Amino acid sequence: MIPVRIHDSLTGDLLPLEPREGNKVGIYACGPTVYGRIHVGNARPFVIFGIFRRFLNASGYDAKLVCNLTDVNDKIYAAANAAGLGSQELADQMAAHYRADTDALGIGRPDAEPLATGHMHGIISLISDLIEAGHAYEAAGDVYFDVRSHAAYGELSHRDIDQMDQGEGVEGSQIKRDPLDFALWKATKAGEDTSWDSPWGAGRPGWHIECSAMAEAELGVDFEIHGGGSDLVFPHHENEQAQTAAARGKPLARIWMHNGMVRFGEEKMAKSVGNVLLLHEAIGSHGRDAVLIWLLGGHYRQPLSCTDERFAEANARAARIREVARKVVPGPSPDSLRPYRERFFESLADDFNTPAALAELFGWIREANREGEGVGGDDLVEMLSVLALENLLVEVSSDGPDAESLELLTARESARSAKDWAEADRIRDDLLARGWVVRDGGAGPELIPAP
RNA sequence: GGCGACGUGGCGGAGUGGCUACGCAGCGGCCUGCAAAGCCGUGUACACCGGUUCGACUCCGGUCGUCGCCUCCA
Repeated sequence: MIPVRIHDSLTGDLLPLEPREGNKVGIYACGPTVYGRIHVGNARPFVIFGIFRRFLNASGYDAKLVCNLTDVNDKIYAAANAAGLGSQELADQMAAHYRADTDALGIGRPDAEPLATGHMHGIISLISDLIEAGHAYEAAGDVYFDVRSHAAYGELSHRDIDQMDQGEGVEGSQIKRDPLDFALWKATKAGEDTSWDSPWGAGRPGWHIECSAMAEAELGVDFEIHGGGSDLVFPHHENEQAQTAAARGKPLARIWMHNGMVRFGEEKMAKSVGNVLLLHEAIGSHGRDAVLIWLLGGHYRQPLSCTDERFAEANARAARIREVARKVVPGPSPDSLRPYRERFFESLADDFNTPAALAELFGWIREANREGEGVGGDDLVEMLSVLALENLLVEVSSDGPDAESLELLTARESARSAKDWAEADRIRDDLLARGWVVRDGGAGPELIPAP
C-alpha cells in the first residue's frame, strides 16, 4: 500500500487515507436521480471515483466502491407524470439507460449500486432511531430532522446555522420546528403513485436519509471516503453527515472528497439550466477515449469546461498514445523510463492529481519515442490500465489491410523506385481514400488506419 | 449578503519560495523524393497594487474579475 493523501472538504486539509481495517477502503459516491438520461457532468464523479478505485487497487488497497441510484424522488414523480408513465416504470427505464450509458465508458462497474427502493427497511429503521434519540420528530405524517438538536450541524459546509437564510414559504414551514429542519419521511401526497408503509403512515423517504442508510448498509459508518459533486456539499452531504452522526455517535465518513462542476459555456452544466451534453451523445460524437481523457485532463476538484475543442484535443492525445503503442514491445520497460512511472503513481497518490499523472505518462512516451523501436511496454500497460485506457494499446485494425490495398502499396513502391513521384503520390491518395495512411519508415512502408 | 474556490504563455491545464510540467496549436530544424509519424529547438507565462524575503508566480494584506453553494442538482 503506497501512502495516499486526499483533500477533505470538512477540514480543508490533505488527509492521509487510513483504512479502518487492513487494506480495505470503502468509498461511497452519490449517483444521480434517475429521471432522465445522464449528462457528462453526471459522468464526472462516476469516472473520477471509478478510476480512483482502479488506482487504489493497483496500489495495494482493496477498495469497495458504492454508487447509489436515487429512484424515489419528487423529480421522478413529475417526470413520470409528464411522460404518462408510472414513476417506478420511469425510474427503472432510466436506471437501465444509466447502466448502459456508463458501461460505454468502459471503466467497469462500481462494486455495489444500491437503489433507494431496495433499502426501505434500513431507511425506516434509521429514522426510528433518530426519533428515539430525540433528533427527529413526526408532524402530520412527515418526519423531520431537528437541526437544532445536533450542535455540529453546518460543519461540513462551513455554515453558521444562525446566519443561514431562513426565509419562509418553504415546504412544510408551518409544521416544522425550525425552517432549516429537513424531511426524513414525507407522507404520501395526491399524484404520487408509489408509497411505503411506515410507523408514521404511508409515505416515502427524503433524499438525504436514503444515502445515510444505503452507505451504512454497504460500508458501515466511519468509512474511509464519501464523495460526490461539490454541489452536494450543502444540503445533501451536510444532512447525511448530521443524520448518521446523530444516530450512531460516529461520523459517516473520514474523508469528504468532492469533484468540481463541469461547465458548459460560462456556467455549470445542469439539467435545470438546460445546457447539457448527454453522456451517450458525447461518446457517440467524440468517442469514449476522448471523453475519458478530457475528464482526466483536469484536476478533479477544479471546474472543467466542456467544448468541442476540448474533445478534439483529448482525441489528439489519444492518437499520440496509440502511436507509441505501435512500436512498444511486450516486456519490462528500461530503467531509464522508471522515474516517469514512479511519478505517475506519486501524482495519483497526491490528491489524485490526474493531469500531473498524464504529464508523466506523456513524459514516458516522449522518452520511449526517443529510444526508438523495441522499448519494453510494461510501464505503459500498467499506467494505461490504471486509467482504463489500455484499449489504446491494441491495434485498431483487427484485420489489417486488404489484399487490394497491399497491391497498391507494392505499386507505389515500384513508382518510387522509378522516381515517378506523381504516380506514387496518386497511389498514396488512393490508399487514404481506402482508409489507410502510408508511413515510410526505415524498415519500409507501413499502412496505418486513417484517423 | 454569508460560505467555498479560482484568476498561469495562442488555447487547455498542473505545480513550486530560487531549478523544463504536460497536451493541443504555431514557428524553425533533423529525418523523408515530398509528406505522415517521431525527435530537437523556440515564444519576455504566472490578474492588478502593496508588504514580508537575499529572492515570490508561489507567503501576507488589499483591489478588480470569474465560478460554485446558500432551492432540486454529479
